[in-house]
Amino acid sequence: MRLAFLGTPDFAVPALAALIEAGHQIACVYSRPPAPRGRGHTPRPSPAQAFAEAHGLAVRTPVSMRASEEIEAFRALALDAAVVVAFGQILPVEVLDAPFLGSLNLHASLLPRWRGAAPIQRAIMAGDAVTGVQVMRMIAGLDEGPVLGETRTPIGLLDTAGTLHDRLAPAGAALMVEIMVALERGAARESPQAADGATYARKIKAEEAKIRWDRPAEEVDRRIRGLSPFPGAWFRAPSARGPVRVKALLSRLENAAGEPGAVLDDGLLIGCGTGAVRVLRAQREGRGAQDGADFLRGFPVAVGSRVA
RNA sequence: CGCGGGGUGGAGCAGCCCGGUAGCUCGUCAGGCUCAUAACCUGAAGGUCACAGGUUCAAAUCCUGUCCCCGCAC
Repeated sequence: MRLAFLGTPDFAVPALAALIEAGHQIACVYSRPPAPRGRGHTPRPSPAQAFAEAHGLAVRTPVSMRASEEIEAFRALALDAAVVVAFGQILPVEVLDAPFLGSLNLHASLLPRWRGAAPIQRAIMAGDAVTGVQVMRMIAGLDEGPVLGETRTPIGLLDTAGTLHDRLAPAGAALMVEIMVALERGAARESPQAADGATYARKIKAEEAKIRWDRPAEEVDRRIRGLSPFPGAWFRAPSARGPVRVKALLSRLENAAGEPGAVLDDGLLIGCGTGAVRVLRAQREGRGAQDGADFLRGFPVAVGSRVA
């Protein structure tokens, strides 16, 4: 089919790649405009844009899809369908309805749970036992459209937003290709989302990344894994040169107890409000991520000391 | 030119401010101890101190430039 692909972050790339691989004609790739981000304030194109350009696809990066000339340009593409994957911009219905078969969205949760911006992270932070990817038809309401298909995956005790992302992105890509086949044949079935159980996955704020050791261990553990590797839940650890900011990238619940923030053994077991959490992978500022043993070799955290 | 940290034997770090021939934890190899072990003891191998210039009798350490990694902010 003749498609437009709208996507921005890494999550979108496998889907775009799969659609190309499946033989669809990508008339144009839309992505959010390159912004001065990263170190050095260098404007960098989004992963989706970079991938598209590397494959010689036409790319547009409008600041807003609401502009009338942008909508006209989109209509002029004469599309069979539009595929949206983590585009990062609300699309007006004029755009959604422009393609002959409408616009489909790949979303990383089991709707209506976790509508919105950060479904992968929120699912882990909430302690969900299962999540997945779904393809839905886009309508005016945010992530409220009928669902055409899904792939589920359990959330393990050692899953992080990163591992889950890496599982869901390819699963979603395959699902999207599958649905496109059905759509093309007129065999796609749509079922409305459940009326109950809607939750919203609001964007991750910087202050959420600060670990609060006075919270229950379950919550601390989920926060660590839900925010790993980005932005990374962090705490401060004492050192000879003063407190050092340390990101906890992976953790595990442990059957132990101690004062919140107290270091309970020589393996990064930290007491919480109730229970304790063992930090399995960490990264201090200026350094790379390391497993617990390697981290401790270069940065000893003494039993009985306290982190904050 | 947004702010800042870092590149030292296989891994993780110290040393750099106050130049003077490289240290620690771990791993590897050999031997020992032990019923046994990821434990313990002894010994060994392994490094052009990111790269290129400069200053100096002498540079991991001071100066200049380049490359790469990371944290914050965004």
